[in-house]
Order: sequence, then structure tokens, then C-alpha cells
Amino acid sequence: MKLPESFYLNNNVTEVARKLLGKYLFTCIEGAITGGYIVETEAYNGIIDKASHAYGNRQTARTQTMFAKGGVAYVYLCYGIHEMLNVVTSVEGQPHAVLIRAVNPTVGIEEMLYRRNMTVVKPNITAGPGSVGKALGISRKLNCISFQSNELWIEDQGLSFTDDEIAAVPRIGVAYAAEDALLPYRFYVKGNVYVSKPNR
DNA sequence: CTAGCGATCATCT
DNA sequence: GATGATCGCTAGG
Repeated sequence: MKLPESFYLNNNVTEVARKLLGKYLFTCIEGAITGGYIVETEAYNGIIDKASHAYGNRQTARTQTMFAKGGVAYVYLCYGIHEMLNVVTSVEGQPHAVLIRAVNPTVGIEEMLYRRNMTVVKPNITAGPGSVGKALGISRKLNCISFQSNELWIEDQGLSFTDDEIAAVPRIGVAYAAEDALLPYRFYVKGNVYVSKPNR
């Protein structure tokens, strides 16, 4: 059921970002399983991508995880508040990663509501990377953990989308990345209500 | 409905 | 000492 390690070794990040749409992402935190299928992703294309933390081959304590072999999680804190989940891809030394921006929840709804401090399911429960992190109980303790583990994994349950059902547009919140901010590295499922804000 | 802004801290300079 | 791969609340139309 879990995606094989080979899936993550692909050195074409945008292809992986595209293929992750429709895959099921799960976490098992303190016995509670939560998750759903991915509906929005963003690709970060290694050392030549100005929007990436690893731009210019920048290796620091934080970015080390991105340089690992594909198939592990890169989790970091953004704006002092939000835990963001990325899927590290490609071979060791190649800092490619895919940011999980939105999930269509299917399992553990009650637990996600509790974590999000909500009482009824609304589209924003898992729309946006910070929301996904919170709903799935992602924390920096999961940084560097393998997607073959029993705390965090991705499954193929046969769901897939055609090119017509998927949009490829510029990424969010990366205006500082100059010309690279315009690259169509953000992928999402058209019309899905769990896709983050302006679009769909 | 949209626009503006505060929260809050690890990381890098 | 400055700054985010953001969110959600508030105010105003």
C-alpha cells in the first residue's frame, strides 16, 4: 500500500509534485490516525531555485534534511507558528522537495477537528500548509523521518486525476524569489474545496 | 466579500 | 537584530 522508495528517488520534482495529487497522506500520532488525499502541492527545485531554502547550495543545520535521499520528511517552522510538511525527493545531495499545501480529509476527522479547535468540518480545516500541519499533528519531531515509517506515510489507493483536472500555476508567498516566483510549480486539483484560498 | 495586520520564534546575518 | 514556502481575526463595503 505504501508508496515504494523508488517513487521518491525521481529527480524530476515537478513530476513528483504532480503525481502526489490524489495520493493518500497519513500520520499516526499518539495512536490517532489522520489523513486524506493530497489536492495541492508545490515543487522546490534544488539549488537553482531562488524560492528554496537550499538555493545556492546553502547547507545549514536546518536544510540538511533537504539534501538527504528522497523518501523522508522535511518539517520546519514558518512565521514562528506553522509547522510545514515537505516530501524530500531525488538522490542524496540533491535538495529537491515538495511542499504539501492541502489535503482532502478522509480519516480521523474528529481528531483533526480537535487539533484545529473546530466543531464542524469546513474547507479550511486542511487548506493551506500551516493548516495541514496542524490538522495532521505534524511537528518538527517528524523532521527527517522516513515515509516508510509507521508515524507518517503515503499510499496509492488508485485515485488519479487527468491533466484536465489539474492546474499548474505560480507558487504562493515567494515573491522574493524574483523570476523563479513565476514558475508554474504549484499544482492543485481544480474545483476541490480543500485547495487553499484564492484559487480552485 | 475583501483588505489589512498581528501573532510568534527558529534561523540566518 | 531582521525576517519569513502563513493563518485567522477584525473592520469596512
